[in-house]
Amino acid sequence: MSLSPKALEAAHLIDRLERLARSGERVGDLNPAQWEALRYLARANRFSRTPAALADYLASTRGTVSRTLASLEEKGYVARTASARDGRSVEFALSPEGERAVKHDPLLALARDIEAATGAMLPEFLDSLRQTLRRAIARNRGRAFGACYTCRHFRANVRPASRAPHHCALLDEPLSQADSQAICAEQEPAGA
Amino acid sequence: MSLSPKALEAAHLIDRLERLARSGERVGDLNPAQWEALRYLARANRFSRTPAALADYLASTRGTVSRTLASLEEKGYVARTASARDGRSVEFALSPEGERAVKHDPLLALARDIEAATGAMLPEFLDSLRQTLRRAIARNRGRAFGACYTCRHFRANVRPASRAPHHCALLDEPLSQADSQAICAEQEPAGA
DNA sequence: CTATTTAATTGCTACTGGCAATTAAATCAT
DNA sequence: ATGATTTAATTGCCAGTAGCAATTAAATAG
Repeated sequence: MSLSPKALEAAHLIDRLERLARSGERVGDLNPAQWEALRYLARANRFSRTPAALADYLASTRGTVSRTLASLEEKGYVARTASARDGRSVEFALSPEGERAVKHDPLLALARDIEAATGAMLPEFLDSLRQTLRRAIARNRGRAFGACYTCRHFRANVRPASRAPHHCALLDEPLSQADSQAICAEQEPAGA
Repeated sequence: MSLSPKALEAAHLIDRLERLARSGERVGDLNPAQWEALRYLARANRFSRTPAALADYLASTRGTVSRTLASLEEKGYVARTASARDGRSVEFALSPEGERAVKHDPLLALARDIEAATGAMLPEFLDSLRQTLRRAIARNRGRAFGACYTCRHFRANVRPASRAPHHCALLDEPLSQADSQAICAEQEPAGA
């Protein structure tokens, strides 16, 4: 065993930072769960904006997520469309109002604190967080939800000079530059 | 403005790490809020184990915290005593069962992930978190809840060779070595 | 082409968290 | 001193949430 006290303190600090951020999330008409869903939809590619993927991402249940999304839809932050690929599935996208809301995400305040506090250490700090999350996800047998272009199914520049130059070998779908930067429910780290 | 994308990603990762940790907190018969309260009581000194201090720490309300503590009490994890210093106030302490529970705190899994992921970078990682939290707290006008010995009211070794060698200049109370390591609701960073 | 799996939703229920009102004790002001 | 104000804690009330199980519908497997 022998756990370092510093590691334990770091865990406590993360817990507390998140709680502070959360307390700032009651400002608008969205609750923390709704903010997290909105954030996810803003960053996820078009294959990943489904209730099932969101439930995985949030380590929650589909029933709960279904209600969270219904609430966001009712408030006008997201719009629902039936999936073209799968008749059982629905896809969500941010409405203009949703786009506007994420620009005022309370989490931005935490990001600014991080930037100011870490200064030149930011890259190392970020890397430590990434490595930690990787382990935490592996421990929970969860999915990574990493950026598309870091995936082992990503094929770069298969169609140069096209609007969608990249390609996903798993879904067999063309990918735009924006797609490749978004997070994906199917992402599996390259070289793993 | 111009917020670094890395800072934003770091904020997202913290959010996600905490959520993963939280999902592990449904194992026993305690919910996340109850875990946080138990954790706090395990680390707070005897001046700080009150509902009001806990409400400040959690950035929550006294009504909510009152119920959380009642629930912990009912389940046998904490014991309540009337305050000797203030007739309106009550103090909580972990029961033996509570002590046993914190030894299996789900947050320990996150701490182990942090330790394994950061390796030699742990001190720098911890420092970045501390600095970030300091700013986040200042922004929220909250209290620091730092370790007693880092406080400007802390007087070290006023009574050497005593069981309580240190002293708090604010509360005018003797402090044991264990007291000085605990977190305190009144803590104000030295040299601030 | 039937059986199974998967996606999503919804009824139900227990619980949570916030607000406001209440009680009681401490502190403040004259 | 004593009346007014502040502070600590609790509780009734209520809206909202999360989890579970059941249901519907579509996709996939045998």
